[in-house]
Amino acid sequence: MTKAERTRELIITKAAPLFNTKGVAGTSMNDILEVTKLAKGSLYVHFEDKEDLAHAVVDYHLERLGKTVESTLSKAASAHEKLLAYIDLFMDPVNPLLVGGCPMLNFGMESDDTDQVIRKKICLFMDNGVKMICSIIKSGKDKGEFSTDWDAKEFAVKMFATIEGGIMMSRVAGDNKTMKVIARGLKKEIEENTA
Amino acid sequence: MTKAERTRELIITKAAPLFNTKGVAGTSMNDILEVTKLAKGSLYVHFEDKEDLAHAVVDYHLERLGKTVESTLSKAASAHEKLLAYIDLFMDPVNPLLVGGCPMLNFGMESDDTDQVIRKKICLFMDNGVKMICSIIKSGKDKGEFSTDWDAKEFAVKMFATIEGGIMMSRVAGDNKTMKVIARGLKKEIEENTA
Amino acid sequence: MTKAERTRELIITKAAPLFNTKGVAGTSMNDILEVTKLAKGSLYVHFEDKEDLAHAVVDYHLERLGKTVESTLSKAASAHEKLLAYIDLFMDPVNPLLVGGCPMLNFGMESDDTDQVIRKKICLFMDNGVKMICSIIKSGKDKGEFSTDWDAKEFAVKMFATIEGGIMMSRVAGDNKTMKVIARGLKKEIEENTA
Amino acid sequence: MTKAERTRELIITKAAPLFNTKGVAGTSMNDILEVTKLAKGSLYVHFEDKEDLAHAVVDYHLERLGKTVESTLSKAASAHEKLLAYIDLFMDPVNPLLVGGCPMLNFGMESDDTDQVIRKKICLFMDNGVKMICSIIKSGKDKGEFSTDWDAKEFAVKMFATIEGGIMMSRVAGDNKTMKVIARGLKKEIEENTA
DNA sequence: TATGAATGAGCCTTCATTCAT
DNA sequence: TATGAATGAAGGCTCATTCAT
Repeated sequence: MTKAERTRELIITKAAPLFNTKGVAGTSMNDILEVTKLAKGSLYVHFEDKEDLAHAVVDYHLERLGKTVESTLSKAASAHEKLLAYIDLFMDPVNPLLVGGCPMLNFGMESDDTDQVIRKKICLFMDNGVKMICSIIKSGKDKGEFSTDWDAKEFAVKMFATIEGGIMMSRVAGDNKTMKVIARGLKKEIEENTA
Repeated sequence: MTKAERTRELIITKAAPLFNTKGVAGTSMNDILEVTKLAKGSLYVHFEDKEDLAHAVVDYHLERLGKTVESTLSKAASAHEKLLAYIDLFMDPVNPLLVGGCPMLNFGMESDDTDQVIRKKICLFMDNGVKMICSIIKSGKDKGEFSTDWDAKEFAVKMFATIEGGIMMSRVAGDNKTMKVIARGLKKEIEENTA
Repeated sequence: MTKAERTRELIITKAAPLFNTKGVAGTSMNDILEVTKLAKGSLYVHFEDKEDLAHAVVDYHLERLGKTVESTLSKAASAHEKLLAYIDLFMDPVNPLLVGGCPMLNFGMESDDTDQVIRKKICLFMDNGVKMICSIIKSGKDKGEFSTDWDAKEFAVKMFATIEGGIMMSRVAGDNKTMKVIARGLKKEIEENTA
Repeated sequence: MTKAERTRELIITKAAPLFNTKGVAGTSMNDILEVTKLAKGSLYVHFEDKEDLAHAVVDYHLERLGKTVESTLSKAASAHEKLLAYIDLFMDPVNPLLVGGCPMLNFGMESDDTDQVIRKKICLFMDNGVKMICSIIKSGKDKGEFSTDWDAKEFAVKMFATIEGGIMMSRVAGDNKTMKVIARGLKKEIEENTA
């Protein structure tokens, strides 16, 4: 890793919580200077402009989130356990995996009408997320864990949406009550389709 | 309605789509000047500062949303129909009721870490939304429309969260496919609990 | 006194301490609105503009100061007593006769390069002040209170300047020590010239 | 001297006459931009805000004044000559040492109720000024130039105050007549105490 | 005479960005 | 690669003032 790469990485990791907490528009390049303790011009050695940095930060967040999901699921023995583990990963929106909360919600809601590049990154990531849940269910069906007439696609979409909606509601409420109700409901539905 | 009230209303209604689309941080007072065609100082005759205006705009959005829901539901004959009508109301996130999309998602996600006043406004509004769905289900049970062992609270929370998550996903995707899958799933569950 | 005259008077008396404390440039028309509890336009019914009001306020201050001096001196029996009474009048700059301190210093120092009307008002007032002290000394000489070879003009100027300088120093210091030293010195010189 | 230091110095020296002439409240950052020919943001590279710049400007004025006094007095051979030289330094308030007049009067009278930092800077400077005069007299006594029963402290305070008051009066009058009377008086008193 | 909504110039300051070093 | 001084557009807001009511 060259020095340039290390500095670039430093900027991204320090900027990430800021962008995810205050939004892209709400975060100034100065805010980032402050937390990185870098000099004024240094940011522009590594990033073309604020937009460029914002895109890198979104990538970073999604990558971290993706890796966390992946590593968690890899530890689960069965498809059934994988689904439960996935849900548990998002059970505590008040103390979220990533400072500032779910980047799909944060960047998705800020960018939908303002930054098509970010919007598409998140869109792609969510597609993959749904597909992953889908394939877990399918593999569970193959292995005889789940009833074969369970609609994998529909449940995957619903589970994804419900968790995101639950995260939003819990963060706005400032407590996890909503998330708990939702987790219970999803898990019940999983059990109903478990052979 | 005095002249001042009319101007205040004008500012709010013109500013509302801007704030809901670009966010509070992403909207400048100049942007609002432009759409209202008012002079520089005039904004401050009616609002203390940008924050004050943002709060009024959030109130306006939530009020409009609330009234739309209310008037739609009032036209539905039964509890069963009310639930379906509620879902249908949010079926088209790409062409939303309010320009910019769902204000709960937009302002909720921007404010959760930055503006406690807005956060609380939305929290309260969502609480009421869930309670309303809850009471529709309960009255449906009373009238014999729904099976009595349906968990009203759980379904209300889940339905609310799922719709919000679905709106987010559809807006980020730029199409309503996700929302359709979700609507189908929710309606199926309603049918399963219809006597 | 008509209503208009009463309102005009109200504005002047309420604005006076503000101007004398924060200066003309440092006082806004809004500040004055606040203390008078009048409506926006009302100020301009009675005064052409801020400058016009400032001039009226300066007049008011000088008039009040003049009357206070006059009434104090009128109670003194002899020329000798008058001089001492005059000095005593300015012995407590920390708690001054007029809120904000000596208007000659305040408005004089602000206006000398910026407002010729105010400058001249104060110049005239100071001239009269010096002349008054001068004529007291002269009448004291006539009555045999003071030695006839005392230079009335020189002492009057010096006394006036020293008191003003002492006021400045005491206000900046935030205590009256300097003023006490000065008063003692002036009184000693008066005694030295008392027959 | 780095470039930053040079620019900082440039700003201070160009801003100094403006602040001393029109006051802090009466001088806008734009006024300073104009005389420095710098670009909008540049001021804030070197000063936190207007207040910060104002404080630097006050320091600059007092330093210049202090150095002028010092260098003038250092050229005087005796204590007696030093006192006369000091008085002569302030004999022409209409064409003052520093553009705008005496900074102690100008900033002192503006700040006494509004800016404690400036007030204290001036208070300290005046204290030192009085002390300096005091020590000149004392050393003059030691050397046998002045009569030993002359009250050094009292005269120092009086001389300082009288000169300041005289400056104020002369500037407001727009001519130096008052100052001349005062100088004559002070010098006479010095002679009376000269052995 | 009094009101207060409206005006637009101007306030201080921050913004993202550039560039000579 | 890193620096930090410099830029000027734009930020939110206040200013003195006007005018229809």
